[in-house]
Amino acid sequence: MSIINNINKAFDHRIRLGIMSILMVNDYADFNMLKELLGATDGNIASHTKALEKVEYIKIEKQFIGRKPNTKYLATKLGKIEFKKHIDALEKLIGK
Amino acid sequence: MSIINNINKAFDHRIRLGIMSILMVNDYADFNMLKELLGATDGNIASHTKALEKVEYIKIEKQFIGRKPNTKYLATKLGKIEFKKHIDALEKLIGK
DNA sequence: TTAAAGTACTTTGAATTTCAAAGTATAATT
DNA sequence: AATTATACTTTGAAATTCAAAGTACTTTAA
Repeated sequence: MSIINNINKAFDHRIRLGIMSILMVNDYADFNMLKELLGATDGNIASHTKALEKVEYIKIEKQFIGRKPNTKYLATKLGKIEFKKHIDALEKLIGK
Repeated sequence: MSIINNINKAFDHRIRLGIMSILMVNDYADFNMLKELLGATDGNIASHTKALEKVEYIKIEKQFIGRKPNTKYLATKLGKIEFKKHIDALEKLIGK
């Protein structure tokens, strides 16, 4: 068992780390909130959220606000558990 | 300025994060030490150390131990500074 | 003494991932 | 009615990641 065993590769990328951090402290965030908070491009937000969706760490809820489409991103129970594990592993790795 | 602005992409990957963590607390580590501590393949250690060398966060020292080649990996001053910045940014991001 | 196996890496290139530009569909503005 | 804006999604080229294979010895065994 190596020292990086509990570092989750789903969170290896800073944008995905950012998305999860946001969704840990906010019940949800929409596309533009993620985009603005992370300073990422549209395509980037789309692909990194999709990657987190694929492993079921986040889920989406699509609705209309007025006449406009709006997508809410929320962390799943699994996502929150795995993210916490990741943070613990990070702290163990770097933090003495 | 986004919330992931000070997250350094050189440390996005868990193996590179591991290498740096090891080199922050040990004056140096050799190839096999990195390989064993990280549970990575030879090719992986080679390419991730090379990536960190390229940005001058680590440097290598090659010598012979007896008749065998041996490579020491050491964090540079720059590498230590940048890694500390990264950790601080991580803590700000995830830490409440 | 020479053949086979081991050591310490490095190289390779296929597979996967990342990226932002372009595309889609509809809404708002002029 | 035509242009611009909004909220994403799709695309595929570029960059990165991966482990298998290669290199250059050294050690062990026959």
